[in-house]
Amino acid sequence: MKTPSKTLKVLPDETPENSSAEQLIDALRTKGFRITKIRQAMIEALVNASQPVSAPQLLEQVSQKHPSVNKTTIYRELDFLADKKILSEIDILDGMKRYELLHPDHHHHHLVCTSCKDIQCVEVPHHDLHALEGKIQQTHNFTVQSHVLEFFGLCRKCS
Amino acid sequence: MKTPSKTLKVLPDETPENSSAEQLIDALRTKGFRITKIRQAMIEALVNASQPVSAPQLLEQVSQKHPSVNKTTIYRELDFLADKKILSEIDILDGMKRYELLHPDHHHHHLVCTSCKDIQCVEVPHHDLHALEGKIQQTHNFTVQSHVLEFFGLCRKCS
DNA sequence: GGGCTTCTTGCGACTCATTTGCAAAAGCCC
DNA sequence: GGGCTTTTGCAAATGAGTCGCAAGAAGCCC
Repeated sequence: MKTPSKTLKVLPDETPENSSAEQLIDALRTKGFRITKIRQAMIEALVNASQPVSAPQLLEQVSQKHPSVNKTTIYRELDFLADKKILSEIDILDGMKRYELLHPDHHHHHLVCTSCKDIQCVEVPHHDLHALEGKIQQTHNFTVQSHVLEFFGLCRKCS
Repeated sequence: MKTPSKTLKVLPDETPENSSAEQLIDALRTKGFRITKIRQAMIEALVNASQPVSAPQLLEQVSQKHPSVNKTTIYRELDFLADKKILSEIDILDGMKRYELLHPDHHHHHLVCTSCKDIQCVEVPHHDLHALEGKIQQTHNFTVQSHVLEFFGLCRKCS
């Protein structure tokens, strides 16, 4: 059941996660994309994920509510969501891509524990990298479009 | 041409590549590892490579001299050489690892052309990253052991 | 509610990098 | 040359990611 959006809103407290999933879903709906059960479940799973997730992980998670989901669907949906700038891909060098929600105003990097595979986020002062990219552009005649910067090491528990 | 380092050296001119391969091979032999034809061919191929190479590429190249090499051997040898710190792995996000000689005193990064897949090397001022790693160490309780920093974009020809 | 159009999904088969177990072959040392 | 150990080839398996196609659902109009 949904309350009208503009007029008074008497909803009980929502977790930030749920509202975020709903916001994303509404935005997609507004743009004319269909909201299917799988799409919804995937967005929720991604919103609730505490770490970047891989396609196989997502498949397993979505399978719990929708036992017949196919991995092809998961991959296609991940592509779709990445294309719509809802997800970003990250690579922790273990042979498969992972995905996390993309926060448009906040580009960050990761600390990957080589022992327990835990992934934390780090903010890296952006102007540093920007300056570097500018220099590269000039000295190497190379138009930088994006970069990958990840740190590997031991987290608190494993060190 | 190289001047004799200590005692007189009457070898004919060598390409830097060959001497580098020989040095690596000698070092391995000294440490007690066997020098097989495949190992030798792989080291030579890697020394002569102008860009980081993938296992399939290496397989093809080594196959020219040793038609019966098996891909398993290539993978095992790459692991061996990486373990011995002769090679470093790099990942340009195209689904397979690539390898290049590791120069112990010179850590560099790459400019990967997303159009033609050409890979250039860039030196990134090391103190910048070092300072950053130190900060991360403190603020995140994370022991940084290594990092990956690669730039993606368009090379001169493709831009 | 029904029907229509188009977007999504499931299925099955496939590609391709990488891995594994095992037995045969090749290095190296004496 | 003999023997011990490391490497290698082979064959089969694993696992992520992809493709084509036909069936199934969303959204929409009536």
